Amino acid sequence: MTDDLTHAAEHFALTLSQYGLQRMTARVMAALLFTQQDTMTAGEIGAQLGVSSGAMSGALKNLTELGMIEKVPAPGSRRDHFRFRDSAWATLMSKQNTALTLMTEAADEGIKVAGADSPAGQRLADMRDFYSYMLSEMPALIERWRTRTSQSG
Amino acid sequence: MTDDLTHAAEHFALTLSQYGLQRMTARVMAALLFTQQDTMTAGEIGAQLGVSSGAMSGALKNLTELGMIEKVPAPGSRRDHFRFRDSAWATLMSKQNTALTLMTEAADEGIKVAGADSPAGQRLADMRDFYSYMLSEMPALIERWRTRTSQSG
DNA sequence: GTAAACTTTCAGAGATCTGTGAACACTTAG
DNA sequence: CTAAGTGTTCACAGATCTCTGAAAGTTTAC
Repeated sequence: MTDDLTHAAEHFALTLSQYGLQRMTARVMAALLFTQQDTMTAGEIGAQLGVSSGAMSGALKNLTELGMIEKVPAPGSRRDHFRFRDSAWATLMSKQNTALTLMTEAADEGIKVAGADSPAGQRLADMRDFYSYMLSEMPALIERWRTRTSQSG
Repeated sequence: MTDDLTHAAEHFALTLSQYGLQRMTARVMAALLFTQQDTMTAGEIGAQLGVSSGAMSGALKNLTELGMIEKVPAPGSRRDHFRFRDSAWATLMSKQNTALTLMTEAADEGIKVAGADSPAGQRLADMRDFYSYMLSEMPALIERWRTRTSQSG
């Protein structure tokens, strides 16, 4: 049972790492996502994955900055306890808006240099139009999900 | 002038490669995006970037599979001519739906193993709900953009 | 204050990824 | 069919990334 879960977690981590996430970050995230406990300590995760404390520290810092996990105060324990955040996935998706902004800015930059009437300028205008459209729609889309779940939950 | 454009292209490629795209793929894409010509041959791109034909072949294959660029028949030329596709960005965004599907499936898989009522099962259900929401909304969002631009363009 | 229990940092070994260059495969002209 | 011009594949060298392990830093208990 626990073995199956651990296996599913490692499989999921492998998939994620093929989509750009660092391997260790993906594995730690999967461990916290698939655990039957509410929280896990760095030591517990490290033992389960068989990796060093240094690797844990980096991955946990990463995930915390991404807003996927959080440190939970644990009275009577000297260890840091980590937990998957409630809105982790919506937060992660929102972070991708940063990429949309970068794309829009890069296109604008290019148009300035190429000239709006040139072939490159036209091409870059298409790009800018698409990304500014996405940038205007995505936040509302995510907001609608947040509203929906806060009502029913 | 051309130098500025080339510089903007390389800068853009560097940014993209920090967001998970392979470096060479990003550079070739940027070259085709920022060029003032309608099409470029593999040789032209290779010369401009100072890279080998082998690297070109791989990157062009990559971009073609992604749906970002296309081969253009060029009568009287033995070389392949490549061009940025009109709907490249919308296509690219649509491809990310594959990732959404994978996430949804991984969550379902986990719920089966963990049990829907368990802590892990609850956590995974949150994940599945979010990604199936995104999966149901994204295609419509992109379709709306396609419709909008085909009307005005 | 000191000691014990953890966590963080970081240099370097090892693993992984990427581009080159040459050999091979294709395609077209004649 | 042959030859020339291109495109593709692939082994390997070099570049890059990642994890370990140990030292330094931090926090808590007393």
